Amino acid sequence: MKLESEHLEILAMIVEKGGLTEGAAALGKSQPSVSRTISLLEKRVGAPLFEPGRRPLRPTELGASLARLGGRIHALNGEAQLLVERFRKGQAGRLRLGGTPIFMDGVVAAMIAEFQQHHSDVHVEQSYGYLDAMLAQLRNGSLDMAILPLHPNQIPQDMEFTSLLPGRNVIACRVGHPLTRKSTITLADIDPFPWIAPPVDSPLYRDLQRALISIGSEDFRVNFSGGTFASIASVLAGSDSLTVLPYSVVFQTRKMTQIEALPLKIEHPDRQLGLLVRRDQASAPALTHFKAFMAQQCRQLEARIQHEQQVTRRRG
Amino acid sequence: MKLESEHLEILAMIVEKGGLTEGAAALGKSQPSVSRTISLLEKRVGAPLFEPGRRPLRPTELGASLARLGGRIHALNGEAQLLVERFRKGQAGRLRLGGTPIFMDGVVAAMIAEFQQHHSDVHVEQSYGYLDAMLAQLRNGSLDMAILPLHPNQIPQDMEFTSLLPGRNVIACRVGHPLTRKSTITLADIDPFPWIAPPVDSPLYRDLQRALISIGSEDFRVNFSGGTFASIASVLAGSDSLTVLPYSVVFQTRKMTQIEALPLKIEHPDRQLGLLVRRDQASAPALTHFKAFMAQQCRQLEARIQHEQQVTRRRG
DNA sequence: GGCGTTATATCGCTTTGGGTTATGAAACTG
DNA sequence: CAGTTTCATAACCCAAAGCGATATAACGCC
Repeated sequence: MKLESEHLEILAMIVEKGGLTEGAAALGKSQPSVSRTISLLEKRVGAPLFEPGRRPLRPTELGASLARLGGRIHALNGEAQLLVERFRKGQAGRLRLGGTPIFMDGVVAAMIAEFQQHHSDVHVEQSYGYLDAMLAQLRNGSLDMAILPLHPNQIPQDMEFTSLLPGRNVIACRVGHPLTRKSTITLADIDPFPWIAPPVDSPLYRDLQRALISIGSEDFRVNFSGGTFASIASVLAGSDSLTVLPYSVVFQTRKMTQIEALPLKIEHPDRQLGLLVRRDQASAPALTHFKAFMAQQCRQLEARIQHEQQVTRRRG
Repeated sequence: MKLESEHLEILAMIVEKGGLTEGAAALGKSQPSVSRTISLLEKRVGAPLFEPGRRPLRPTELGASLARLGGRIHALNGEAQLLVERFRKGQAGRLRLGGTPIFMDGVVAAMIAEFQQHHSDVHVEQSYGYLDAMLAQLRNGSLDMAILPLHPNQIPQDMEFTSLLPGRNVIACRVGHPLTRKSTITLADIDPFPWIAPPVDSPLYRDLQRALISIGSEDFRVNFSGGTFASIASVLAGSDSLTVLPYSVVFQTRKMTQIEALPLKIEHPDRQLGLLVRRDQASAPALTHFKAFMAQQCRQLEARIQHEQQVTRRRG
């Protein structure tokens, strides 16, 4: 005969509170209800759980043992409820994020840290990739959200895209780079400097190609490639190399890295950096919160960028 | 909204088995039943527990977490059932035994050891006492069974008495005691030897008095008293002292202690050594088993005693 | 891409368990 | 010994869970 965990929990509460009436009150039930539950449980167990005919209700040895187990069950149940609560509030869960490497490292990671200040039990699993791979992962459920630059008409039907920042790229160099002292930069100025190339399969790499073509350079010398953002930033800061980076990355990390953007207009891709989520699970609470949080963070970032530019313009 | 532990257990089983159908089979329920249980649970949780539209049913992150908790609940429930099973078979529980010191130490303890070979999870709590104290403890529920010598008309209404052995006492001495070489023993023979007295409030002490009066000795010299059986046996074995002991004790411990009984008939009290149990909890399984076990052990002991006496008689 | 297989969801119906209030019985308290 | 408290029982009702039958959706296979 199967015992019900519910009954054991009720037993535990009664033993803990020391009486049917108090136990029932603690459980939010009426006294007859728990009384009957106990007698049913006793019938199933086949032995009395409380000493018969005693006023301060005292559990039998078996009753006490079962109550201990019931208490542990109750605790686990409570844990489950807590988990659900936290999950509903988006404070717990797992967030599997994938994104283009540079933007993840340069902008998103810092925001994740900030997010986890308020959602400490959200476990973030970060991975890197580009559009096709991440679409596949989003569809087969091994990824919850992709963070990447996307053109509006690239958004698939089954996905929801939240744009965060304009995908504006700039040519970046170390602070104090010779070119930064020039007020106008020509192709001839740029030509002597070697380039740091992002991974060849990345959008940034194509952006680099297009940018250089747009300013007239067909050929460019690459002296470093394949590194992640940390390596790129180090090489950039320690040499006179140039590279193409999203302006947001340059701006966000300008305190930590010794990198600035050249005041050179390059063709910027018509894309938005944003969040891609499968439409049918857009409602997962932690995801929703993270989306809202990222949107807000990026609005702030954008505002700071705007502000900075105005200041710079006024000064310059 | 309260989650039911039952539901979490079902969820756990489904996740473990990898599907509704198999889970239902493992739970001994129909598939529609568990399907509906899950959908109800999802409604209460407010979030999907399984990825929608996937053939090898795959739990959500939340679903998996809740399933883990459900599994632990299920394990505890199983423990509870096992406990009940063992309790019903009398293999688990607590047995609070009280008894007269000499008989508990000399006879019962060895039998408890034997009993626990087959009922390893029965926890025996032994205490010592005499009739009045033990009656009170039996009545207030702090003792499950008393083991003591009792006259048939001393049995209270609310108690059940199972007699084990006749309460025959003998005068005991060390093996090889001078008196054992005599074929007939007179009062004068006994007189020189000192006595070991049991506790003054014990039945045995009164038995000793009566025994000595019955053979004509009004006065006796006590050189040791107040000890438990182990001390008495040591002193007895290491001196020419005499004492009164239940024959069963002398017989049962004759291999371990160097004690034998004098072939001297003394007035034996009209009592039976037996088990006293409160009538209304005579059905506790471990108690029932212990009662039956003790009865059987004592029958065997009695038979061995009978056999020995016949052999002795034939030889003598 | 259509089709069969298999697994899941839904429906209607019945039974059980648990919820309630009202009330009776038992045991502690003064 | 009466009053108070606490537990057990009765009568009733509804929610949940059981079942079989059946619709629907995914997957794999040709």
